[in-house]
Amino acid sequence: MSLDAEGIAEVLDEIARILELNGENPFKIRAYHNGARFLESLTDDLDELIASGRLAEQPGIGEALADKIAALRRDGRLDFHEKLRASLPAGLLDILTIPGVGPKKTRALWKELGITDIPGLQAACQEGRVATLKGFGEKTQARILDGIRNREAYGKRHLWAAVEPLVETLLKGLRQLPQVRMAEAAGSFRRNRETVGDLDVIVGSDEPRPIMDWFVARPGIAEVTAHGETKSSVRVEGGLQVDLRVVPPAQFFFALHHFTGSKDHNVAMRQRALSMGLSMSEWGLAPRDPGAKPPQAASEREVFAALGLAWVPPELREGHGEIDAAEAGALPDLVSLADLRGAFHNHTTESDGKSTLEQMAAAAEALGWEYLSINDHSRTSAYAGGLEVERLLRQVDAIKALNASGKFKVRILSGSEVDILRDGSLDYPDDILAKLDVVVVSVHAGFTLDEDEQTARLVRALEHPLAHILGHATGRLLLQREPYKVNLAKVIDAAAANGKSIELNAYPRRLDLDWTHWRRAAEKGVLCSINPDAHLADHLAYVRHGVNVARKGWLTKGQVLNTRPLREVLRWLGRR
DNA sequence: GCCGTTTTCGGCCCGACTGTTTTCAGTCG
Repeated sequence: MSLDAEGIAEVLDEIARILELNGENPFKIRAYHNGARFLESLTDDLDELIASGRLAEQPGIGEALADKIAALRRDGRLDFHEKLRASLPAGLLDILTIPGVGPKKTRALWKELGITDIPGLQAACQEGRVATLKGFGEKTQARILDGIRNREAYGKRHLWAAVEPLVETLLKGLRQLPQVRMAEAAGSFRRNRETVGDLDVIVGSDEPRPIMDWFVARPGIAEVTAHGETKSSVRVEGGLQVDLRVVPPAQFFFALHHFTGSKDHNVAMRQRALSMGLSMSEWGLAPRDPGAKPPQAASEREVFAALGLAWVPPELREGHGEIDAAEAGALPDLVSLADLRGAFHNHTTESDGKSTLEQMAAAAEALGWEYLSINDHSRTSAYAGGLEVERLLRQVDAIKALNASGKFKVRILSGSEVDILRDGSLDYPDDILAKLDVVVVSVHAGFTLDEDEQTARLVRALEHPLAHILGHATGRLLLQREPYKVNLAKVIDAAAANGKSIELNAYPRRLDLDWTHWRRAAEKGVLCSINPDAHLADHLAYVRHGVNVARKGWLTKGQVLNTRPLREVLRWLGRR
């Protein structure tokens, strides 16, 4: 079985971890990690890159990695990888995931004590054997035990949307403290990643102590893991780790930039700084020439300006070419929430929604929208109250009547979220689909088809002349369910060729398609629809999360269908 | 393993913290 780009990236990461345990050259290890990051953010078709021989020309990919990637794509396995794997007990890689235990310590545990997995490590700690090892001690042993105990609860990431309320409360509280000059969230949260590992908060102040004391005494804190002058860390109930860093105001914007990351972005920035005779760190820019004056920054814009760059929005800082674009003045003018004039793909009490048609209409009107499309489930999704033809037609009439009543200014569009059946056909006959304003087509079953079958299924649905928008294209549920196997490059090509839109499902647990695919899709001419997939009137506001992801995918207003006024949308839908 | 206004070898981003140490290695972000 062949592997997709993400699967190959996982193998490269694992190779890197094994090389680490073997004490290999750290730069070689980084090359494998870089290769994995390249594959994860790949926007071109991998098969095309391999076939055309252009893979080895990609940044960070040389002949050796190109060969290995091609082999993994073709065979789904790699001799080199399997031999490496066989050289170590499998459990050692798990030990590596314990905080505070890296490759050197793991290797020492293995070679000195014969420990090869986590249960063995736990037992050795409890017997006090680990503390006797050179380089280890009582505290390390206790920390390892804690790490093992907390692995399940603390190891996992958190949905961006679940972290946001905490961020707001925390920043509000911090900004009210008299010692605080500035305070911002940084890290993956600020970069609008769909999930957040831990939360970084940066404060500018000359008086850190009272701020730290306030911070570690917040309600809802399960554990204080560090309490220092410049950094404190807590574990809040629910498992999220929050790190607070306090820096002098003059360093604030350098620190904010540094801790916003990403790592790849920072590496590229430091390389650029070096080429300009400057050394960059979280503390600022230090000239190589000791006589020169270090650049100052009274805003993050000035940090970039010091390196001859336009300000890069945080969500673009993933090392995906944003620095070249900033230098060339070619950064995109990103879509914003205020640009949206309506949304498609929303449910009501007719299927599995919890709000009525009128409640949905009222909520859309309160948001100032011009239109709202109702797309309840189709008949095959019986588990979700999918509508038989008769009930669907009654809903179409009810929507017509509501529009005619003049009760709301917002125009309600009638539609359906039509199941794409296993063979790629749609769940209603064409004469019924033709009566709808908006046909969203989605997969709700048959997740286990192989990649070729699943791809053909989606492509066939996109070729249907009455389909408008492909819903949640990969079916993933963040932190819960993996996407199904599908060749997205081909799906995107099919959408482009047939003039269809692909949805950016804004439901916080979906955010599907993923941000990494939108640049490619938009370049191919595919319009994005930022849809809430609302099952409750309040869920319409989820479009905010969709906008965050669209921005992260470099999308501009012009590339998003529901920024267009009603008249243009109706024309695009083919409804006069 | 990658890469080249220091080009085919010899570099490769930066700093803080922790615990174990007597000056620093390992880990992390």
